[in-house]
Amino acid sequence: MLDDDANVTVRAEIRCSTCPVRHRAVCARADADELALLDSVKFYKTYQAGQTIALRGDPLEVLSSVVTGTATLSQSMEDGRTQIVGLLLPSDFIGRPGRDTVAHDVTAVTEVTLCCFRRKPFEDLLVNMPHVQVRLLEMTLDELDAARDWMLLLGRKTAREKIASFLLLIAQRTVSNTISNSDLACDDEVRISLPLSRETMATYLGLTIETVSRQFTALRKDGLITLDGTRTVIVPDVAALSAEVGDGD
Amino acid sequence: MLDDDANVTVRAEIRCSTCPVRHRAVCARADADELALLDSVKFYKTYQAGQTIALRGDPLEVLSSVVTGTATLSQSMEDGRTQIVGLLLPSDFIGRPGRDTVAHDVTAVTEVTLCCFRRKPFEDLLVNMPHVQVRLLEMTLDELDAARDWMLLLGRKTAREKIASFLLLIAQRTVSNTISNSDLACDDEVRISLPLSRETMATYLGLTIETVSRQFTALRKDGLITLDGTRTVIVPDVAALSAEVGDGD
DNA sequence: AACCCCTTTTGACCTCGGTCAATGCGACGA
DNA sequence: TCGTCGCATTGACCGAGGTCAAAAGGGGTT
Repeated sequence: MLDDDANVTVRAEIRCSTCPVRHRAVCARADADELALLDSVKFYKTYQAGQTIALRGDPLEVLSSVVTGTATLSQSMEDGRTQIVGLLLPSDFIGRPGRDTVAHDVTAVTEVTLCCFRRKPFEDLLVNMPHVQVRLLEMTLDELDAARDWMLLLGRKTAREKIASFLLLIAQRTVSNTISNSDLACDDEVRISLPLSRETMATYLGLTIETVSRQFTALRKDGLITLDGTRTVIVPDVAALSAEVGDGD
Repeated sequence: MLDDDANVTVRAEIRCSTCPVRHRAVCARADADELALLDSVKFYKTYQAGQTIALRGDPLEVLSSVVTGTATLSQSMEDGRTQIVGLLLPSDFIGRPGRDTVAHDVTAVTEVTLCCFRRKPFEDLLVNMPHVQVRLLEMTLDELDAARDWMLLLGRKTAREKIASFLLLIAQRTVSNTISNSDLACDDEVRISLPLSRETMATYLGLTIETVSRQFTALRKDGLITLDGTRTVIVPDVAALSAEVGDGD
């Protein structure tokens, strides 16, 4: 895991105390001692948009947290059909203690900075970091719930419902990453800047790029969204868009 | 969680030492002390086919392992569209320590016997059962991988590929539940007895019952499977069926 | 054996989203 | 200012799988 390409930047200068994901990542509940342990062994890596971070089956040598940027977890078939099975946004964890190979392909979709730990040392430290251990289980359970919610989307939702769900998901995650008191309840318009291209969205939603594009157009014509360029979506009425999702999640 | 219906049987007579899932469930790696703790607080419940075991949003009071039978985890939309997001076969764990509500609907599809623990006492005991704790994380990670594999199936596979994948999944899980040295490599024919109706399969695969039925017919006409009644599938050539799956999982 | 109930299968038809191809639209370098 | 390159949009067409409806199996029970 984590290629040592020439164009992968390795840095180590950031202090945990000023880390943007300090209170949401795997270290969220770490106490001073635990944080000191982590701080002493961590190092940073930065990947450019489009770079492969790890491939399914690779030896899993490094675990990490996303600090900035967006990456994807994906699964492919022999003939090239691909499904994104997880979006990795800031604070998400990559890799699993106790596994020795990478389970899914990991790709940077924007520039991504990771806070990394070598797996073996991290696993050894883990027994002395109960708060990290608990947080890891909690995050894994959250991921499992998210994966299962996505299964409903992939198996049963229409293209329009998929797009609406996706926009609200990104809106929700963006809000909770900026304001700590999160709730997408504001009545006025919401600006969403999409971290994904149409193509990547399609791969995430189990659609084709053309269908994604057509649904964006349809939502725009129906007045549910406005586009500012191709990567910024303005939602004038969140409740109206939510009504397109089909469920109460 | 776990209704106290009149027709839910509660029993407590089985010893862990003779339990059919002793070496695969959450207790798989429990030592003698840990097992004694579990043994002293556990109790059994049996549900009839079709009964609801728990509903999304219910207070989560009981955690359990499936001992015998098959249950489903499912997620529904307002208009009734439903997706099964997890199959619960013997040894699978239901519920999560640290959560206080049920995340998905749980339904018995055959008669199901559960080995149950009240949540609070179980959580308290958990700190004294490191092997159980580790096993729980491991099982959760396995579930997450399985969920993500299923996302590829739901998002990208054709109906035929879905059916083939499902048959092989059941075959694999059946084998690993009977023989410990599991590998579906036997050249001769394999008999699969399906725990699910066509309808339930459809709900699991993101299809309709008609499509499931048609694909069974198609696979039969192509000589890839033989049916013995409606619930038993004979696979004369596992490799040939595997070729229909579309990937190397 | 006749009836009922429920699941499964089959048929006819339609629609949503995929496919293939052309066109549009910035951003960037010459 | 003009190409060009990559992404996005739009159009025309098609087909896998959904929908609706009817027929065909099984078990049970009387």
